[in-house]
Amino acid sequence: MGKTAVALRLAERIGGEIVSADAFQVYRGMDIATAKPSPEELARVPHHLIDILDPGEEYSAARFRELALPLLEEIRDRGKIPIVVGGSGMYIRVLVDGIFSSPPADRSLRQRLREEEARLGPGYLHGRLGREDPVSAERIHPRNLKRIVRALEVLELTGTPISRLQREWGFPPPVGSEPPFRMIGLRRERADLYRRIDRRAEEMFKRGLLAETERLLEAGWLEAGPARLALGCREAAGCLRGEYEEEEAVRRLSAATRRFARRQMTWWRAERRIEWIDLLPDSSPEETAVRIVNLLE
RNA sequence: GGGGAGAUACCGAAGUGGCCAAACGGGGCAGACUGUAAAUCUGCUGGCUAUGCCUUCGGAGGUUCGAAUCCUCCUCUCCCCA
Repeated sequence: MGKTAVALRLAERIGGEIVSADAFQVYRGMDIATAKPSPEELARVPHHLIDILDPGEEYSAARFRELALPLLEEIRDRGKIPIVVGGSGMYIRVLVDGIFSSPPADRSLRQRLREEEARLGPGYLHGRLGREDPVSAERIHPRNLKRIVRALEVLELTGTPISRLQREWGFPPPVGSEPPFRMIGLRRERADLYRRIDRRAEEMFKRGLLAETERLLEAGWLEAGPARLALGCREAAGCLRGEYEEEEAVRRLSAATRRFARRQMTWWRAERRIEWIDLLPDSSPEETAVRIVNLLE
């Protein structure tokens, strides 16, 4: 979409600092795969929550909120305007609307639950959830193991059904009060967007995605860590393992990125608080930034 | 020139007389989303005046109550021999 460049111009114009709401730009050593701002860009305006973790460390929407909230305050105290930039719908939503407090992921518990499912047959865990937290079971599709496991995990760890915790938090929050923020969305025509995605996938490999991934691989970050899930890393890793050629990896990356972009659009379409800016193929980051400034006035 | 294999929906690929508008995968479209979210999951995907009808399985004929499936010819692709 071109968020990075636009955010940079916007920050320069209104005296802002950029807070990345990205689940993967937090990791060091994943520059190409996550399309991080370049060193020059990073130097032009203060950026936050980029390169703060090693690719094996846990990060999550809730953790993002914990880190971002105080940052936003600091930036305001400095007389600057925080500009939160990201594609992750859930991260933004959790930042803006909050999240019920609950224990973080418990790997071994999750693994145990998954083993039970494997042993006792598909549908077992959902059935159990149906008995212990019917409200959640109703909401979570029987095949969505990941979310079933999380619901059971919270239940075991807290003794309270996740659905109750969620309700008590009251998410989304009551309407009425004017939110202390504006939500701006950038939008492009599908064909334009897909062209850019295709080009970007190619670019990533040209810039050395394979070498970058190789380093992650050697450091052991791709075994089980979060980095393994990053677009670009996945495809590059498959290529390094010899599963397919680079050309195929580019194709896969494009397709995966298009799918990802669509999921994002689905998410944001439902977000009523967004003010949309439609971009043309030749819209420059400068003029887009100006349009946002005008919108904000 | 001779021999063999094949042509299926957007792509790949099953199907080899009725249960086939055609499995499955990819792609595409739409949706869900409360601590891995660049994740995970769901639905749809020939057309229509739609509990039915119409057009589709390289093309044209034919056999049959009935064909993507059998026969004939044609076109194209691939492989082997010359």
